[in-house]
Amino acid sequence: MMVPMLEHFEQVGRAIADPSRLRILKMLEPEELCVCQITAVLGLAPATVSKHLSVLKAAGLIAQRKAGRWVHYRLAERSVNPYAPAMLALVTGVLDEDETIALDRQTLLKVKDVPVEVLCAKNAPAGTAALIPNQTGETS
Amino acid sequence: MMVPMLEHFEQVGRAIADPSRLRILKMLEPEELCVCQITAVLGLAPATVSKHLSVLKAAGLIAQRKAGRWVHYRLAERSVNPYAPAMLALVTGVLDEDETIALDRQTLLKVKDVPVEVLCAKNAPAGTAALIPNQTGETS
DNA sequence: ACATCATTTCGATGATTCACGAAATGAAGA
DNA sequence: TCTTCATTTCGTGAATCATCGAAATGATGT
Repeated sequence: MMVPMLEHFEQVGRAIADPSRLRILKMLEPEELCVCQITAVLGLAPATVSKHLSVLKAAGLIAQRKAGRWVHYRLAERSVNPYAPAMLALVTGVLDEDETIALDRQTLLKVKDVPVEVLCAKNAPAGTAALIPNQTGETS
Repeated sequence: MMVPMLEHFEQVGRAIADPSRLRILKMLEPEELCVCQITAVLGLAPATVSKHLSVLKAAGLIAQRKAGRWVHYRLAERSVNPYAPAMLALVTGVLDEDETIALDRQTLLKVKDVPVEVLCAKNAPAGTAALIPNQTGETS
C-alpha cells in the first residue's frame, strides 16, 4: 500500500496557487472568521467564496466550525494532508507587505466593527456596501 | 513603487501545482540534466516538456545553461522571485518516497547509462524506447 | 409548522491550462 | 553554405477552473 504523496502535494499546491485563496489564508492568519466576513472583504459572490473555502478545506489548509446560522473558518492546526502544515507555514511567513493583503487587513478591521447580523443582511443598512472597495487591488 | 508579492507567490505556487513539473524538480534535485533526458523520463512530447521548463524558469525555480546543441537545466540557486527559494526548499525536503518519484529516479539511472548522443537520436537504437515506461505511475 | 437567512450545491459560461504536431530557431558539423 | 538536429515557439483541441445566478440545504426563531 502506497500513499499518493504527489497528489497530496499537488493538491496543496493548487490550493495556494490562486490570489483569492491566498487572500483568504492571510485573512485567517490572525483569527477565525465567518464566511460573510470573508465575502465582504473579497468582494466576490458568496457561491464563489464558498467554493474557494471548500478547495482550501479539501487541501487540509483550513478547518470549519458551525456556530448557529454561521460557519466560521480557521487555519488548520492538524491536517489529513501531510504537506498542509509546511505550506501553511510558508504562506504565514510572507506576503504581509503586499498591497492587496494590507488593504484586506484594513478592510477587515472595518468589517469587524459591524456586527455580524448587520453585515450579513441582504439590504445593507447604508454604509455597509462602502466597506467592500477591495476588489483586486488595481493600481493603474 | 510596490512589488507585486502576491503575483510572485502565486507564480511559484502555480509552477509547483503540476505533477509533471514536480517530477522535473525532483529529478533536478541531485544534478543538472539535459532536456532530452528529462523528456525520456517523463515520456511526454518534447514541446510539452519545453513548456513545463519555461514555466519553472519563469517562476525562478530552475536555471538553464546552453552547452553546444543541448540545454541543461538545474535548480536555481539565486532567483528573481523572492519566494522561489523557500518553495524549492519545501519541495526538496519531501516526496522522496512517492511511487512516481522513486520510479523516475530508477528510470533516470538507466537513461544516464545511455550517452546523450544516442538517447536523443530520433531513430532509437533498439532498447532506448524501453527506457520510458514511467508515464504516470498508475496503480489501479 | 413556517418563514428567514447564511451557506452550500448545481448548472452554465468564459478564461486558463495541458498536451500535441507542425513549423521556427539556432548551434554544430560537413 | 548547407544539412542536421536539439530545443523552442505557434496554433489548436480537450480538459480544468473561476465566477456567477438560481436553487437546495439546514439551522433559527416565531
